Amino acid sequence: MNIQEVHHHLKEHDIKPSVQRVAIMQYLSEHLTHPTIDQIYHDLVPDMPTLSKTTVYNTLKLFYDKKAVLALFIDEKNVRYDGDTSNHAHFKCKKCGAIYDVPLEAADIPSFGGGSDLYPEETQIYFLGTCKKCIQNQ
Amino acid sequence: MNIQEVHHHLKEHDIKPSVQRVAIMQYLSEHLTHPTIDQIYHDLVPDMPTLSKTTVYNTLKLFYDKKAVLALFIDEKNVRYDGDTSNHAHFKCKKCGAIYDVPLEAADIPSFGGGSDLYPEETQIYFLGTCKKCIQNQ
DNA sequence: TGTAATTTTGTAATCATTTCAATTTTGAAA
DNA sequence: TTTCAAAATTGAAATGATTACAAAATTACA
Repeated sequence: MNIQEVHHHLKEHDIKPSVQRVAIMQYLSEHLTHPTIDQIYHDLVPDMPTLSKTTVYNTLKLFYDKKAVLALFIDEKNVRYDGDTSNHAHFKCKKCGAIYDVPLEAADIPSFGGGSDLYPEETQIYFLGTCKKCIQNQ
Repeated sequence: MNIQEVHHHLKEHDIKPSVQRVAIMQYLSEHLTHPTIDQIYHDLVPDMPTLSKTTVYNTLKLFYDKKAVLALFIDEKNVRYDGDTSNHAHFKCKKCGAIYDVPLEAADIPSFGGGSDLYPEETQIYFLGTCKKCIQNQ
């Protein structure tokens, strides 16, 4: 996304486009690698020397609350963020930790069977296993 | 599960039934509340004063590796453990943090669409939203 | 019984995340 | 343009879950 597109995307989600927020959202739109907070911070700080890691935390929490990004809990150590909010699942290799996108047909998304006392907003689908590289390296 | 059943269950998963392992697995079979490490430790330590929290960590890692329990990453703060390894999904209330079981028909489990380079062993399905109590309390 | 392998334990270290108060920036009103 | 309050950012310190590690205890078996 270019800067105008990022501004528009943020405004659509009720987020005021500060310099930091625009930079972080643009980064996410260009790095669909499910980065951690730390990766985002370390990649952005050379061009934004005053950036604080707390701001990265604050900003991604805001984006997630406003549903402008996905937060993935697939890894027990770090939360991963995904700028692609379309319907898809994720695969984590338990050996090397790599996270892959997994396409999902709309029909594959399970319907919520939890009864009327729970109001879901969000569905997360994770597959865990081993990737080809790690199987070959054994 | 009684002690014999726990022994049998552990052996089925290639786990040697030490006193600590039996106690932890029995606890999990009786508390299907998705407890954290801390909850398990604090509930068991009064009757096992020498129990170490490290042992609880080691043991649950072993159980998970041997697929004798489920590990849930639905909460970004703590890993939750589930002694019920049958097919079901989970719901987390974003307001109060409560975690509920969600029944799933086998037909509802999405088929893996990730291609032949990834070998899934495990599928996790999370719904996130708000529970009735929290909606009423607003 | 002796001995090696396995398991458990407790302490210390690590590291992601949160808290919080101070500073800076923004935006609207005068 | 200046003023001022609200919002956002910052950095340091605290928190808290998890891991590393080496010593002690237990187990299994020759």
